[in-house]
Amino acid sequence: MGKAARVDKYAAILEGALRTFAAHGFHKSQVSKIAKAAGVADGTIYLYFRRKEDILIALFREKLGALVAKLREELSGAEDARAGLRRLVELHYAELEQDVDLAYVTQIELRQSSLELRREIGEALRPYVALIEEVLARGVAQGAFRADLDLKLARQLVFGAMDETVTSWLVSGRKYRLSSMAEGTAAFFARGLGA
Amino acid sequence: MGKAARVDKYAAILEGALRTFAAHGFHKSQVSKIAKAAGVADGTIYLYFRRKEDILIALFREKLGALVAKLREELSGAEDARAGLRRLVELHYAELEQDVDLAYVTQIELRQSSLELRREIGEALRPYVALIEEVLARGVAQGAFRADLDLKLARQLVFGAMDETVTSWLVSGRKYRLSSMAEGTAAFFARGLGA
Amino acid sequence: MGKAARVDKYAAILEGALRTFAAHGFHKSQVSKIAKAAGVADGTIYLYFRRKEDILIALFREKLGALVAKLREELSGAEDARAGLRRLVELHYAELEQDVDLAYVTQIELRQSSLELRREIGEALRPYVALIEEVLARGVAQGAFRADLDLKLARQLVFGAMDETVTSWLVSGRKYRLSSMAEGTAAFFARGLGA
Amino acid sequence: MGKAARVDKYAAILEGALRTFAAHGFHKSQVSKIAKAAGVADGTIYLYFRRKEDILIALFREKLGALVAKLREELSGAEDARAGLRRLVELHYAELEQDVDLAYVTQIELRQSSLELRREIGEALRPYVALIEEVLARGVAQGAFRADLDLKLARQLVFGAMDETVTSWLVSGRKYRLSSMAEGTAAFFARGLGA
DNA sequence: CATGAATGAGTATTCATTCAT
DNA sequence: AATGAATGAATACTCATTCAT
Repeated sequence: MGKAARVDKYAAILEGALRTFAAHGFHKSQVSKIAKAAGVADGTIYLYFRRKEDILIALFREKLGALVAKLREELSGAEDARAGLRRLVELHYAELEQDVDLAYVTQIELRQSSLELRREIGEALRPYVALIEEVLARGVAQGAFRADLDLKLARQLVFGAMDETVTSWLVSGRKYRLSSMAEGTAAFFARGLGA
Repeated sequence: MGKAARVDKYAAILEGALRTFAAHGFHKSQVSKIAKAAGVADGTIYLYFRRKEDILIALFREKLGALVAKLREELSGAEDARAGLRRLVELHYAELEQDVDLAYVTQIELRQSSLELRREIGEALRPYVALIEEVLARGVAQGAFRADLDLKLARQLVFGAMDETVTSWLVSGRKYRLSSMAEGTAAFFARGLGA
Repeated sequence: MGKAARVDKYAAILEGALRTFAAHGFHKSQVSKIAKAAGVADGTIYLYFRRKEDILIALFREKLGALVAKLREELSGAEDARAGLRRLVELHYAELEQDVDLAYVTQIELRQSSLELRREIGEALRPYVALIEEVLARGVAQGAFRADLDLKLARQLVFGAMDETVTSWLVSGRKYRLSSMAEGTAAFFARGLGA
Repeated sequence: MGKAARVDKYAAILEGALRTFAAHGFHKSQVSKIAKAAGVADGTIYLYFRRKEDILIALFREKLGALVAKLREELSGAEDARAGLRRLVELHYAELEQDVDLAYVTQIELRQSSLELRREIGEALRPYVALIEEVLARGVAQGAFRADLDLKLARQLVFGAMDETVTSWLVSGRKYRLSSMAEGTAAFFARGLGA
């Protein structure tokens, strides 16, 4: 099989898994169900992933990587850390709002995992958390954010606040626009961190 | 069996479950293991709880209720909403820091539940969230917090920020004092919400 | 459940397993098939046996124990070691001829097991091998068998010869009477070992 | 591919299989593991063998054929059946002692097979059993062995006795020299069969 | 009320074999 | 002839829940 075919099948499995996880949840997504959704045989999945859980991790890593890349690109030219943080909130909300399957997997399914798996998830999350910290650090350097900021604590507060907002939106049944929360969130952060 | 005995066994099961969940996690805490820890027969548990998951919920409801009661008492006389919010953060962190078993169950085990269960958890969490919202509303009325505050969003941001801070502390291996984060967190909130 | 019921279910499982193993072989005897034959639920089997393989071992141990007990009783009064050895051969053949299911399990299924299991089988076989050796030793003491006999080798030769005879009879499709081989076998042993 | 190459690959697979079986046992010797040991692709094996089990049989047939050929040569000139039988025992033990891999495959792995496979093994074993019977028949003709010998039974006793001795040696961890058992074994046979 | 023996549904993973290239 | 990616059948065991005692 050529390299293209390999990539195709890998992608097809991820895609099938995302749809299956979002529809039935991780625990009720039998491997054979995922395989059917991906259009491959059960055994084929194990040529690309070692365990069922690895699909979940790969999915998360893939999507988060794309988000981080997009954010880095958008924020690269940004002089203003305050504007950068606002943009980060906007994109975080926008991405999850426009890909509800991903949102479910990220906010609901991914949390239901074993402690062992959670460590790997934490690992995968690191680039995003690092990005947040960079923005905060730049803001401190620019004098936009308080000089005595505990960066580690601040990034936790920022990430936790956004995360809860997304989960609440999902659990509410998505009765309102998540992106409409961006302005209030960003304003809260700007004041909370501001010099 | 008299009422006292009923209460005793109910409490014994909750106590046994808390120890078992904290030691082995929810999924690895078989009903028979909980029963042994509580000193009752397996079947007895089903005289007090309909499903295994209900023990988890009852546990959460019980502990959270106590926290809310304590907070209400402490905050009842508080004129100053800003000081009240600070006290809320302090107590939230202090309670979980001094009861690590509870912290594990709350932050790790409780999340590993099905969507259905999560709705019940949300339900149980409501009194606490309502309390936060009350404090915020009082702050707005006092002119301490911004008048144009979106109370619903604000309570999510506040709860999410604290929640993530607690989880990070746990996952880090509790290498630092959680309560030492209270001041920074409260300051962040005060500025973020301040008029 | 009373003690009698416990014993009944244990025995029922062994009985069901013997029939199932003999009919389909160990590997094709799914646990659920055994359970059905025994008239119990699948899970019940695991209240009495730790692993499927343990049923096989228990079965072998049980039957062999009975054979050894019977032999010991018969041979207890026997003054003559030569006659004792003949009786041992007769009973060995007679028992397996009259319980073909047991013969299949013993000669065919039991051999298909993992190395680990084979060790346990060897362990279970020890009382029988010890019995053979006792008879041989008595014969030497009586002067009926050669004084320079290597007892360990001799018991292997005796057991191996009988074992192969039984297996050949089974593989042949039981076209002749196994017990009709006893005289020739015993005569071979008597001469081979004789002083 | 030329005939020589065909033979080479066939031999390479047998060789790889022997090493793999001896190292991991038949059941843990995946086809892909054998293929790697033989230096061919998985699929290639199925150009030379119909089923995995056929490799085991071919291996046995090959090795046993060589033993039979060697024995026939050695015994061709032997006038004396008694000496011939002794030589047969010596070679049986010597061959398996000097090729432990073969011994494991023959005595342990080969037994772990299905009834169907065991029939094919019996088939493959036939030339060896026939050779034993020839030696016994010659002995009867020479007057060295009893005239009323049941040849079929006798060959089973002889083969079974040797077989068990080899297996016991293996299971014991090869703590002694197998060939040192040859004399005792041959003496036992000579007396047991003797006129 | 309490017990604990009995129940039986539910599934990830391996690996011999095939077949398109 | 050779390859190796793809296939898909096959199954022991756990454990939440029930119910006869």
